[in-house]
Amino acid sequence: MKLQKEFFNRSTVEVAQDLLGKSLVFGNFKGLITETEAYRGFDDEASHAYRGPTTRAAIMFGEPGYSYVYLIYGIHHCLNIVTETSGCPGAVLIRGLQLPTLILDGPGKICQHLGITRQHSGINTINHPHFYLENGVDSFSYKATSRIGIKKATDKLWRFIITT
DNA sequence: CGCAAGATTATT
DNA sequence: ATAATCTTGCGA
Repeated sequence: MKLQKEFFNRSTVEVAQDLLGKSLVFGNFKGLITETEAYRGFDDEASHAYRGPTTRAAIMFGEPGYSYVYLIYGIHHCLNIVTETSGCPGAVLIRGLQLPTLILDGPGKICQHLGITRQHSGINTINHPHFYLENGVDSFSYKATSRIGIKKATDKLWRFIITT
């Protein structure tokens, strides 16, 4: 069951929590999402969208269910899924993925193994045949912590991890 | 047009 | 704890 637009068209923090245990399909790869982080605009200083719809963050202001891939430190790619309705910035960073054969911890590793680059940014995952999200496990436990690698808004517990 | 900083990872 | 490395954002 593929996740529809209504799933992403909600509060970013809620979507981040609900994405845990869901399945990410990208080409021949398919894995469970084990770790996410929520990034909103406006009130979140750590978000790319905080300063408004700049060139890089414009996708976060667009339609929910779209992919948002950016390059960080000139080395690593990070995969996000846009949330909230058009005009309201928000995205969920996919930090951890559980494949049948291995565990990918860290957004950079995920994009490296799946072959995700900025070419895959701005894709509508709701309509795309080989790049989308679907339901996974129904029940599991998880915890919330502060986000990693940022120096602003570290008081917000918007990082969610499956504890199994 | 030039400069400073960053949603990370691998290495010491 | 720190370097690597290049794109983005902001100032001149």
